[in-house]
Amino acid sequence: MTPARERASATHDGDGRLTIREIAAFAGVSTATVSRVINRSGYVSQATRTTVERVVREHGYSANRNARALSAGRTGLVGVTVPLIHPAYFSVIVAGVAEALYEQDMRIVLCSTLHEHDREVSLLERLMHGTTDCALLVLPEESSAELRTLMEHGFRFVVVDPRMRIDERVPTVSAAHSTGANQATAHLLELGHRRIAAITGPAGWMATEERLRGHHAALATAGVLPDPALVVESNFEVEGGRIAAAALLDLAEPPTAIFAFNDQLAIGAMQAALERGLRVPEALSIVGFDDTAEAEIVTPRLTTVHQPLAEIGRMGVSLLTRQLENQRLDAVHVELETKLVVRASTAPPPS
Amino acid sequence: MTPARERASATHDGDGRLTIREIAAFAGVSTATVSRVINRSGYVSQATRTTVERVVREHGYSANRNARALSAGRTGLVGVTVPLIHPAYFSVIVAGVAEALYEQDMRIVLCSTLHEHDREVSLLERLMHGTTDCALLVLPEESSAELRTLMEHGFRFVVVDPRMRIDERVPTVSAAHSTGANQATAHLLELGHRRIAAITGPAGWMATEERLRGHHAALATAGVLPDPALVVESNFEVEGGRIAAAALLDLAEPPTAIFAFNDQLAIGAMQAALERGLRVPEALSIVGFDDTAEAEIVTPRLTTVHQPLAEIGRMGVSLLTRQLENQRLDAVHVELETKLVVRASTAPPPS
DNA sequence: ACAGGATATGTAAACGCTAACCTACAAATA
DNA sequence: TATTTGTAGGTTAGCGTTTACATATCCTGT
Repeated sequence: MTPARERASATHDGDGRLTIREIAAFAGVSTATVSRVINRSGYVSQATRTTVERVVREHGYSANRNARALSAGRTGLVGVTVPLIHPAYFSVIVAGVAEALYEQDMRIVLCSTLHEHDREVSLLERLMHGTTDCALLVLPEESSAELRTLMEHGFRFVVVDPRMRIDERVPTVSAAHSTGANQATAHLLELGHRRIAAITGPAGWMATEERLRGHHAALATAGVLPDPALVVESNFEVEGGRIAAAALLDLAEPPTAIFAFNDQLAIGAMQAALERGLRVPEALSIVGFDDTAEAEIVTPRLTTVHQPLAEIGRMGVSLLTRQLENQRLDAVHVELETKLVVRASTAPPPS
Repeated sequence: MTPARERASATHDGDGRLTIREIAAFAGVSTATVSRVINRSGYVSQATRTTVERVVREHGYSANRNARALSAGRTGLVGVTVPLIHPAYFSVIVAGVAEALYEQDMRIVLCSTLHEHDREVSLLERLMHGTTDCALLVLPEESSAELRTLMEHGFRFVVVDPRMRIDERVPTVSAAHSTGANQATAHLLELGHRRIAAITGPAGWMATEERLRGHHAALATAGVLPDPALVVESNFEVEGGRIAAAALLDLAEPPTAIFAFNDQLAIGAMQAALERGLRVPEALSIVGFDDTAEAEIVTPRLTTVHQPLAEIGRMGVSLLTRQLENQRLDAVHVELETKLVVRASTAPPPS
């Protein structure tokens, strides 16, 4: 695929890569001019530019990223940390990020933290130490104080889906948790449900608190008194959802609907219902959150709140590049719209 | 334009990063010695090593990767290309790769090719041009000839799950497609099925051909004549599976079991059965392949052939590092074992 | 006719590190 | 004793770019 690259001239190359000097020689200009052409900086006459561009194209030259990084202090690499890679939630965000970065001709250096705080911190240290220009932290483990320290060191980064409430000055992207939750609960209320349980994520997480807020707001609007027994904390995993739902269904006065704070939990809840011979949605309505691919393939198909995950990733990149351009970007906090997707797991309560 | 680079005095800084020279000064040795210590190369006395290591630790120093890359010609970065990031199949492999690379203190530069051949080629060109030391290609788009060209240019890479049969000299990792398929079909035969359909992937793909081979071998062993009408080609996607299964079920003499060549197809087949009011597994048995997370959450839970995807990723890294160490590694072709996981989507045929 | 800005290009000094090459010495060997 | 060998550690030349600075030319307005 590489264009024919036989070297007629004296310059031999061990590895087969042309340098800017060779390109300059071929084009009959200095290396500075070549650099100016490929970086579109400074003054270059149209004629020279054309010549150089032709030579570059003919030889399939592209600058050595490391040399550029060393010299100019930018690498074209963006560090991305995620707790885990394979859950659909994260992989879709990463896909969005990768897509957006590709368009900017940047590359993504991916690291999974496995939810380990120390690992994330050391990772970030290293990433920022020359490997990458900036970073995108998905659901970061760091405390607000740690992030502030990083900022003060001049590290540029954006947080996607902050776990906790963090320093105002850190740009963030997240979904409209509260509104989304409100939509979900409102949907159940509209169907006529009054005993609506919630299976939440870990306490203290923004996603949990905000969704809870939306949930309660919807109940309040409908004049339904919230029952503390109907709110169970869990861990955003299938098994957690199963256990939480089991507990809820064994209540003396069980709920007729469950709002699970993500799809995994919702799927767990469906399993719990199945185990008890309760049909969904006839005997129990279930709503999830996220709208990952799983929501489409379970039976019945899951009603859930759609988060534009890929778009969230792309938006993160957008904030990042804006931050790199305008040295001082006022901290931006973007909240992306969610949308209720009604499928087959919700129905009016049994009469 | 330039990063803050006002290094007035030898001490603290704007940009925060210490150089090897400063560390050398602190430790009272030359930069070469520091380099020898951190790279564990050449002779260094125990005393000196200890001192340097202490200084390094105290200042949290780590070498600028770009400078190292430029000077030593290695980057510690590995390019990884996948067709898409978010399908569970790929993201699990990537997770395995990331994990293994992390242990080697290398980083992963992730690129999705979106199944576009040109994109993959140009990507690879660039990656190999200094950004990364080597690459791991998952289900690559390239032809055998293109890969050979890359090899001849001295690029080091490993192919994970080759799409087509490729040059012998390229190291590859894949699952034991044929054996796995054999297990799946044998399982159905044991249950008593005789009309067993197969929904395959695209013709020409190794995964398709090999699985087909295993499938036919199992049929032959059981003395069942293969019926060409029962083999339908598809595309490894849910919708493709639905359509293919629909066609099969509308046959005059429909199958009593379907072996879908991946879980997505199997899920599509389950949907087709559901649409026709056929109960799985009572009226129709379905077996998948891959054992991605989806297999666990559909109803009924899917019997499928487990591929050790994360392990496949890790093995890819292992081959890669071995290749980097021994300059000339004989082409290795690793085939990882698959395992039939029997769940709830298979049963004896209706009598 | 000329100062001075706009344009165009070259020269060479970093960037931070590695590794080839050197020096120096002590222990082992002839 | 003379010579080799193994250790220890310093010096310094790149690695391939970018970019500050220097230089040269061409306009334009006075």
